[in-house]
Amino acid sequence: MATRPSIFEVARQSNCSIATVSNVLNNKGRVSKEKRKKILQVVAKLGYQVNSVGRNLRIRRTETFGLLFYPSCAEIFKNPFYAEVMQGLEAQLTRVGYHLLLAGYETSTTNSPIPNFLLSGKVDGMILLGRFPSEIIQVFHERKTPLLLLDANVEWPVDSIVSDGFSAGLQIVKHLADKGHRRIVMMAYEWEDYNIDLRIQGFLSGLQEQGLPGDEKSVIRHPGDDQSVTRQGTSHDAMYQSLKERLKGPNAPTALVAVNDTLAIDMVHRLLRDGIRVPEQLSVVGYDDDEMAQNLVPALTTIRVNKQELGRVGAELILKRATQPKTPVSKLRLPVELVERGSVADLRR
Amino acid sequence: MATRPSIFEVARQSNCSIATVSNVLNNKGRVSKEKRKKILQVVAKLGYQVNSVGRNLRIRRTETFGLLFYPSCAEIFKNPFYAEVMQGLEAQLTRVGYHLLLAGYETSTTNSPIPNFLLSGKVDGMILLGRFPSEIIQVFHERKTPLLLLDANVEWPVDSIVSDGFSAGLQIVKHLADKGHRRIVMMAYEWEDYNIDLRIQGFLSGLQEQGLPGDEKSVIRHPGDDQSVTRQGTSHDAMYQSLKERLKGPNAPTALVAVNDTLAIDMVHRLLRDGIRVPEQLSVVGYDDDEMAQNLVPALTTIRVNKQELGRVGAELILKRATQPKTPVSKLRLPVELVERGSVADLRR
DNA sequence: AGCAATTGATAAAACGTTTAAAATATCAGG
DNA sequence: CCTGATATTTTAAACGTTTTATCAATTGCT
Repeated sequence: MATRPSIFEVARQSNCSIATVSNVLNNKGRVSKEKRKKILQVVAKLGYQVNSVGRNLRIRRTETFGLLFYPSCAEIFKNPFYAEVMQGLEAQLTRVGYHLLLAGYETSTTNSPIPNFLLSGKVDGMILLGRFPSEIIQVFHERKTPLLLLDANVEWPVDSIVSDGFSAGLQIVKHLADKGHRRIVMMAYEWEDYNIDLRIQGFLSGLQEQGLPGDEKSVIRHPGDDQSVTRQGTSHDAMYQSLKERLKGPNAPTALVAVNDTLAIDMVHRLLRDGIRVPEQLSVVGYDDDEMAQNLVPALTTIRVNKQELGRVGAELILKRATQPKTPVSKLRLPVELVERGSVADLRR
Repeated sequence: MATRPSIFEVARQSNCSIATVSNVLNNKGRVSKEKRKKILQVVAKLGYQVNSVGRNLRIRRTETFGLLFYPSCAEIFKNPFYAEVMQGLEAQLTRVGYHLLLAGYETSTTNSPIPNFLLSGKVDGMILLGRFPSEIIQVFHERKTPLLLLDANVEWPVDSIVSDGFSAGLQIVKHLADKGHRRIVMMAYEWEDYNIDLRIQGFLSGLQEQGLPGDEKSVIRHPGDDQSVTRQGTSHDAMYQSLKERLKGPNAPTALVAVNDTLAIDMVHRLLRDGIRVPEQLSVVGYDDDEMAQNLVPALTTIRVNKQELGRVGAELILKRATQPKTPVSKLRLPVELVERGSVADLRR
């Protein structure tokens, strides 16, 4: 474990001062052709690499963001949606020399509600991934640290980016209406969540736009266990019961819009198991375009979210915020598109 | 964004030197009762938190490890197995004040085969997660940086921890033999992978131990697309064909041991689809105890790996390596247990 | 040639800590 | 009251950079 050469060693072997070496390395100041060449030679020979810690101390930035998961690493990691988001986020950040420091909220905050690495200045800002309670978001907001809500939003002026669930609602209803559907019902979790609300609003506006009947009864919601999305527990049961109830009536819906693919796929499985044919008896539309959506039989018509792009744009948002604090707050909605597969029936024929 | 108070400010308001403040904060040296009390008061009043960057520069450690994914973040994140491992790893590290810096191999290494944050001293060591090509592992090994192979192993003296696939093989075969099975076949990917080899060796030793016939024909392997585990592509097809071929013969196996749950579950689905009853006609055993294993019908008998523990112990390994470099290399196997569910038939009745 | 402007290089300070060594204060024993 | 021992505190260096201000050398212009 030979100790790495410092900038002093480079300067010594180049017969110049460390300031000149630094200038060459950072393309600043003015340095003569010969000196520059000599220095670069020595750098190459020694395999010199700048020491980030010294650098960070001086420039008062760490070029690192904290990535915080709620409630824990495992809960977030298990969701394949976030895997892609992470990929886009990480790729874009490393492209500009930034890094990600990782933590689950529950483990990183024993004394203070704020993770230790933020308090101790190891990061330049925080990226929040997951369904954080708004009290927690507030704590960060008050601290005035660069902050990004990724795939989430909140009423206060905090940078955020979500997929455009509103536009999705319009697109879905238009698609269904075009296929002759007139009685459409949506299904969503009862949780307080910006994305859910957005998608419901889009759905209801879509109904209005297409001149279809719609009221609070058009959305099936059930208070579930307020746990991770991966746990398809009692709330799915309850929602399915409501759906079946609805299907019995004389004005049974012909199409179901699920708030995400996990829910949609589970419902399709339950329907098929009960002998209700999809899409012939009930069409189903999802949201997210998870990998499983294609493998479902019938393949799921759903809303495609460019998850990597979500991460990529998120990265740019927080970079901007961290480097130019005066930038006005951005609340972005990433455009989405409907991808048509086999789970929607055409009623016009 | 008021600038945070430094140790100087604390010292000034406590009428003492920064050395004394530092001593109090780190419980070193000898400080009088009164001074200590006064200093702690000021610290509390100012909300002072040590600046990690300054500290890290001085102590020449960052108290951070790099967590490297291969090939990319998304590929690893998508695997729920790693989600739990990560959880255990992160929890244990934060418990002792350490952190994780994150990167996908493909994105973090554009010029050099070594990620930038390691070269620039942002981390004290590297944790490798995923099926890294051994050439890459070699590069790290030669660099003599603290290194941990998590859920992987290699011939060189590098700390590593895997689940005990060998013991698993013995347990599985014993379990099957106890239930009256005598013709057992295993199925695994063709990839070069330590875990796969270990599990196969355990399986073959198990056959021997139980006095059952076994040779190279007892293991169905197929060269698949050398891609992520989540992609159940052509290799599954080929392996299933081989299996069906084997089932036709007069000496058809009565039990199948799959190298992991993903493979096991996919095979069960294919078998059921073809009208072959599980476990009546063919018993199936998996490995990993993924979440899906319980939901399968029939529920999958498999090997339970304590994934969080895998991460936890891994954390301790690399901590030890980083703080006491002379420690002899550890190659650990985490004990596993067979969990009996419904996918193995009892042939004795 | 003399003066101003430009270019090239450097010294030194600063970033926020920890820690070894030095300095000072306190105390007990003769 | 002096001496040596011990307890407490401080000084100053070091960690590896970046950057400002300064200095020296070169060039352009009259």
